[in-house]
Amino acid sequence: MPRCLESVIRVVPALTRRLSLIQVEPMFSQTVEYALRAVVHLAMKSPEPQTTALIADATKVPSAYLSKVLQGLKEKGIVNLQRGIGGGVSLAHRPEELTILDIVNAVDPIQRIKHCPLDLKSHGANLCALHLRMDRALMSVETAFRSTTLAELLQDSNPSVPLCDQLAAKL
Amino acid sequence: MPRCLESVIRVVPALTRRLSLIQVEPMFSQTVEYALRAVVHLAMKSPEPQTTALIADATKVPSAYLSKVLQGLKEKGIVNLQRGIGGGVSLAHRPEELTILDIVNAVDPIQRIKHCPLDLKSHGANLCALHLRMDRALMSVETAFRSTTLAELLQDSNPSVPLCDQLAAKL
DNA sequence: ATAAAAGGAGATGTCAATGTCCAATTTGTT
DNA sequence: AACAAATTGGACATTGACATCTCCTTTTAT
Repeated sequence: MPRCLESVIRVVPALTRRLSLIQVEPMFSQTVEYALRAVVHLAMKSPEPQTTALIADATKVPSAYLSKVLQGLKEKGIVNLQRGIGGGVSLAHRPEELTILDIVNAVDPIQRIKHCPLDLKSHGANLCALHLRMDRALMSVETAFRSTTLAELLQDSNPSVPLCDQLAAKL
Repeated sequence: MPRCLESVIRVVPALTRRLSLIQVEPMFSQTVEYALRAVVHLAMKSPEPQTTALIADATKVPSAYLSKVLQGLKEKGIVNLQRGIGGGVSLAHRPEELTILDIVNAVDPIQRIKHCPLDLKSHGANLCALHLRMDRALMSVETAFRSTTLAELLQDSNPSVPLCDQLAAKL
């Protein structure tokens, strides 16, 4: 390649890439979102097993990636995976026994702050004022998620929508 | 290459790379953590300006990266940056006027869930039961962070540690 | 004026999360 | 035993957050 072109080529990505200092990522990961959608869908269909393809279609999750997420849920004992004809995914517990927190912690555990992120000897088990507040926020999320079971999600007589529904009509 | 060796070679990277399905990332980004440390430190020293190097040293944040974070905080009007000899970083408001939420939203805004992530027409402004719970969790974090100002963090007569202290002795 | 002391801006590197694809394996049915 | 359905799991690609480095610009004390 001619030397004179190298700098040109190098500068191109800089023009296309928009570098923003503030971030726009959601607080919960995509993986958590996907896992919750899949499990809620399974709860709706419970106890009938569903194939990965069916769940992917119903919840609009990329099926190949959903497969990975489901493997993780299986390792944590949330779902059962059955190979072969007539197989598929099913809940390993009754919807009344699974909370949102169970699902979240299975794929992306909430990391409570147990000690100062700076590694200071000055406080052993004590959190400083800042990190104490941050940990309280984490605790409130934990509490909120622990307080709702899958069964309650389905019974919830919200505006009218069970999951992000309309799939009930589809299947 | 002999055919019999191909599978051997392909399997090697799988042994070295440990692929984990569950994630270990904290709920709050590093950038948020860094921004909060820096601002709390500034509040402790308020209203004296501090150089980026001093803050980096005191809060154990990589100085080059801290510089970026501080630029972001400046754009949001949280801090003032003063060039030249005797310059440095200072709070743009009094510690009583800044909440933890102000800092968090400046660098990594909390994204409340306003509509269904699946894009369903069946519910316009309505959140389904699942996403309503998730949004409530986000709301609880917002509330927790909005309830504490920087000044309150400093006054907090915790175990005894203002920030992750010990720096008071150092300067 | 000028030199020193700061921050500003952008390229670059690295790693993990996300997402896709394909071959291997398991299992029920015929 | 053979076949087909379905999961399993590894390889690979892409993206963005995190982090560093280097050169540039601004400010101000002297």
